[in-house]
Amino acid sequence: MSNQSDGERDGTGSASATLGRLEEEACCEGSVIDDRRADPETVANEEAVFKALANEKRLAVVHALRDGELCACDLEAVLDAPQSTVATHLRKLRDAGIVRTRKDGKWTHYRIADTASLQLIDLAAALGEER
Amino acid sequence: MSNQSDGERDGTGSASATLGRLEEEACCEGSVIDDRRADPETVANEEAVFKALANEKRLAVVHALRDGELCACDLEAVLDAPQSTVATHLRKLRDAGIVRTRKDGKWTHYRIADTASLQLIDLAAALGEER
DNA sequence: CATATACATTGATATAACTCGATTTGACTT
DNA sequence: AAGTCAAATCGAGTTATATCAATGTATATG
Repeated sequence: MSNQSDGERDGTGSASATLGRLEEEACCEGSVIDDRRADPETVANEEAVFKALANEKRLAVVHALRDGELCACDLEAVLDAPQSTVATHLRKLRDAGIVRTRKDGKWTHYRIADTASLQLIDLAAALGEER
Repeated sequence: MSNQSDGERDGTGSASATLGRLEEEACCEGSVIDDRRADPETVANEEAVFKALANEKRLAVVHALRDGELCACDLEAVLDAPQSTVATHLRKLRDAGIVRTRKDGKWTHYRIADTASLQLIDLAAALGEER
């Protein structure tokens, strides 16, 4: 999985190969670096998702919605936090695309937007407990 | 919040059905709430994992390690950030169990601890781009 | 239309996370 | 033992997040 162009590093070839073994084995040399950089946009997307889930209350919301939609006031009760606090968290989850809303008269019902979010959480739980 | 638990709280279904339609359809009633609460320890584990990944630089590290281990100085080059900054991020990833280290003389090589982390990131990327 | 309910938004404060120079530790080398 | 290099840790300044009372908005209902 790792490489293909190793064995010698340099690229524009020079005396470095000769020198490589004598003095010392430097670990960070060559330009492995450039090939290891991730696409910034991809990273930004990932970051947005992880940030949205990197919070106790918001995780509690997602867990609560596993078994079906709930209205904001239900979620208020689940989190046991003031209304404005809960509303703020819900908006973040919505902005991140984790949940969607359905308006029904004066109520707003929240549901999981994509089951991939649930897989994500399950994976995180598995990773989190082994340690 | 706070108001209507005094009406009745049901649970084993009783008169609620009768009452339900007359006055109004309250959306948040009954004790759905208690059944929707997640295990705090599980949530804490998940939170720790998500927090560790909710950062551009640390995500860049994980991406860089996809194709195999790298030493700290390589990662410094990948992130293009001062040594102490990089070291701080690496420690967080280590504390979260996302990466592991291998000491080799004066160098420290970092690698992904569990491929589940990579799945996690791929899922987040997929979730992140659809929006 | 006055009032109540259900949420959303604002703004001010508290808390946490990030950044990075400076210093320290540990592993070599001479 | 003194010097060097790779990393880790410390400490302080900066930035980002969280919290929540107060206020605003939309939708009922009397």
